[in-house]
Amino acid sequence: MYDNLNEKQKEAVCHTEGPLLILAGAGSGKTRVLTHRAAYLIEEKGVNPYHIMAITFTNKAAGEMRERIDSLVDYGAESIWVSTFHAACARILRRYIDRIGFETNFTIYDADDQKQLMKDVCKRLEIDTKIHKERYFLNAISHAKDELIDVAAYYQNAGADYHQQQIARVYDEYQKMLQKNNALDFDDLLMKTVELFQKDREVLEGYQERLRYLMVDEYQDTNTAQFAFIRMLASKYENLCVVGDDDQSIYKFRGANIRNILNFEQYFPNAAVIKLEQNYRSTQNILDAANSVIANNLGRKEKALWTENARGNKIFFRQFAEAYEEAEYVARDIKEKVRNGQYGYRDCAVLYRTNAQSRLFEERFITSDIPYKIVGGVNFYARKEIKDLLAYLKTIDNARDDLAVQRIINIPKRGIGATTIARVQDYANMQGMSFYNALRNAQEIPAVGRAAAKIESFVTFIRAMRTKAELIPLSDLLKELIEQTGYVAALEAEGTDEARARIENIEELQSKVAAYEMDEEQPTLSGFLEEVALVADVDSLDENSDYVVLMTLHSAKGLEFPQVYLAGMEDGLFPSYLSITSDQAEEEIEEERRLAYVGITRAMQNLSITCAKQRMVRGEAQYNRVSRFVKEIPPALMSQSASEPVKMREQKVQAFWRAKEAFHAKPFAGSYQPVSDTVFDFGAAGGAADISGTSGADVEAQRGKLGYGTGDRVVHQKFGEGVVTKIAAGGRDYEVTVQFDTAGVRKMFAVFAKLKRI
DNA sequence: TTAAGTTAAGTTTTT
DNA sequence: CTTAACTTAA
Repeated sequence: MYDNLNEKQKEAVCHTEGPLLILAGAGSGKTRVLTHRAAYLIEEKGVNPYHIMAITFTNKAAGEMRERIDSLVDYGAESIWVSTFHAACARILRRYIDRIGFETNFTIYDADDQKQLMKDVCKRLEIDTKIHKERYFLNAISHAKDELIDVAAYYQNAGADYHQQQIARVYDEYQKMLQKNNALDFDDLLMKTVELFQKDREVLEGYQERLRYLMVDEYQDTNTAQFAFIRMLASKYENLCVVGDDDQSIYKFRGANIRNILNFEQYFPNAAVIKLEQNYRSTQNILDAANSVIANNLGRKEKALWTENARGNKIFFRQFAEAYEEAEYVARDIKEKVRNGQYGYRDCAVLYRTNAQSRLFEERFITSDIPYKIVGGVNFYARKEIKDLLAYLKTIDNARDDLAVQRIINIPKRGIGATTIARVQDYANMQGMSFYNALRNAQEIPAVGRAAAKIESFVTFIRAMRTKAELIPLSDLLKELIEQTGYVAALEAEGTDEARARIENIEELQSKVAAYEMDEEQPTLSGFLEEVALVADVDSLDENSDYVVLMTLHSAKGLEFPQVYLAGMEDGLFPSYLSITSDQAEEEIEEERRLAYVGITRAMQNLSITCAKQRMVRGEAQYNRVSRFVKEIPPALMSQSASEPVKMREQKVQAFWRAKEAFHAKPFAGSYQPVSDTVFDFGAAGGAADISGTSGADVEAQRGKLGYGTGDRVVHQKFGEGVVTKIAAGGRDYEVTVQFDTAGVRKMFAVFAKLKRI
C-alpha cells in the first residue's frame, strides 16, 4: 500500500510523532500523503482513529479525504474527525458554548445577516452610513477577530484616535447585539472557540486528550485565530502535521497569516520539515510556466518543482479584440475537443479572477449547448426564497434570533408592516427582551393597537410549528411550513420564469433536507441549519456529472482539470486594478501572482490563456493590456495565433436571448392565474386562513363598513361593473378582489377603490 | 400598506 | 449592467 509513494512521501507518512511541516508543491500528492498517513497511524501504529483529526479547507476536501482514507483502511475511518475549521468549531461550541454566555442552539449569521445587523447597530449609535458603509465596519471587525482582538483590546489599541474609538464602539454594540440574538458570525466561530479553550481548561484538556494526532491541510491559508486554535489543541502531544505551500497562499485578504508557515519552525523548534517537490499532475511545459511566473516573487521558501511527465503541448495564448470573442473561442474549443473525443465536458474548467466574468461564458455556453456549472457567485443559501424558509426554521429553532423573526413576520403578508415592527422593537428594547418575546406580549403594547391580533396569530403559528418540530421529521416540518404559509402556491400564481426558478430552488432545499436526514444518525433542526450555514459552493461539485466548471481562481484551489482555460489575463483585471494601485502594490501583486500560480498549476494536460483588448466593465468599455503574468512565461513555452476577425455582434446577442428563453421555458406544473395587478397574496392559497383569514363575524362587519360584500355587484368609476369575489383584511383597510365584466380581475384597497353596490 | 417606478451607487477574491 | 434604496400612486 505504501509502495506507490516516493521516498519523501514515505518519509512524511512515517513521521508520526512530533511537529511536522510538509512543504508540498502543487500537484505533489499531498492529499495522498495525508490519507496514507492517517491509514499508517491506524494500521501500523495502532492509533485509535478516534484520536485523529484532519482539518481541511472545504467540506468537499473533507469528504474526499474521508472517502480516500476509507478505501485504504479496513475499518475505523469514519471515527476520524475530518472537518473544516468552521465546522469543527461550530461542533465544539454546540456542546460547550453555554460556559461562555451563549445558548447551545445559537444561529450562525452569514454576510447578509451581518449587514442587516450592522445597519441596526449604526442606527442605534447614530452613525451616518453615508460616510462609512456597513461593510466598512464589518471588515474592520472581521480583521480584528482574525487576529483575536476582542472589544476590550480594540478600545485599548484605539487609544486617543477618535475614528478607531468609533469602530470600537461599533464593534462593542455589534457583539452585544449578536449575544442578544444568541448568534455568532463566521469569525466568532473561531474566536469563541479559542476563548472557550482559554477560559475552560477542562474543555480544552478534553479535546487535547482526544485529538492526539492533528493534520492541517492548506496550512498556508490559516489566520492567527486558526493557528491559535490548532496550537492549543496540539500543545499537549505536539503531534501536529501541517501541509502547505507558501506559493499558494491566496487568502491574505481574509486574514491568512503567511508567517504561520514561514515561521513554523520557530513556533515548534523541534519540528521536522519535509519538502515534496515532484509534481505528478502537470506536463513539463505547464510546470515550467508556473515555475517561471512564481520565481518573480521574493521571500518564498526555496523549492524546485519538477516532473517526470512528458513535455506536452505548448501553452495556448491568444488576445482577442473583445471579451465576448474570448468566450466564443473557449466555447468553440471545448465543443471541438468534446466532439473529437479528446475530452468530456467534465475535464474542462474555465477560471477567472472575478465572478462577474462568468456571465459572458454562461451566455455563450447556453447558445452553444454546452452543459456547465458555475461555482460561486450568489450562494444557493443566500437566495431570497431559501433565506425566507430558513428564517422560519431559525425562528422555530431559536426564537432569540431577532433577525430571522423580523425577516419572516410579514412573509406572507400579514398586515404587519414596518411601523408595527418598529413599535414592537421599541417595546422590546425598553423591556430588555427579545423581539419574539415582545410579540408574545403584543396586547400589552399600547402603540401597537389593532395589529396585535395579527401578531397573535403569527405567534400561535410559530408555537404550533415549534410543537410539531418535536414530533415530526424535519422534511415534513418544511413541507408543512411551505403549505401553511402558501409560499410555493404564491409563486405558482405568479407564473413568471423567475418564480419558477424560485420554486425549483425550494425543491432543491427540500431534497437537501431529505439528504441530511438520510446521512445523519440523529438529524436535528439546529444541526441542519448549521450544516447549511457552513457549506461553500465548491462543496456541491460532482465528478460524476458531465459539465464544464466555471469558477474563480480562489475556488479552484485544490482542484485539477485536464483542460484549463485561464480567461481574462489582463492587467487591471488580473492582477486587479486595486492591487496595482494599492499602497502596498508590491505585496498585493505578489499575492495575485500566487493566484496566477494556482491557476496555471490546476492544468494537467492543456492550458489555454486568453484575454481581450476591450471588455465591458460596469457598462463601460475598459481597455487592458496583456497581463504581466503572461509576459513572465517564457515565449518558448507558448504557441500564439492571430486574433480572428471581428464578427457582427448584434446577431449573437439576439441569438443568445432566443436561446436563453428556450432554455428556461420548460413546461410548468401548477395552476396559472392570469391575474393582473396582483397583490402578492399568500392568503389565497392553502391553509393560511388560520393566520390571516377572516372570521364569520368580520364578514358582517365588512359589509356594514363598506356597504358591499362578496358576491355583490359593484361599480368602479374606471373599470365599470363587476362582482366582488373576495374581501381580505389587510392592514387598516380591506383588500377587495373584483371580477369586472370588461376589465378582468382586479385587486384594490377599499379606500381607494370607492366601489358602490348596485 | 403595498408595489411599481425612479434614482443612485458599486465590484476582487470567501469559510 | 445590476442591485439596493428611495419616492409615489393606488
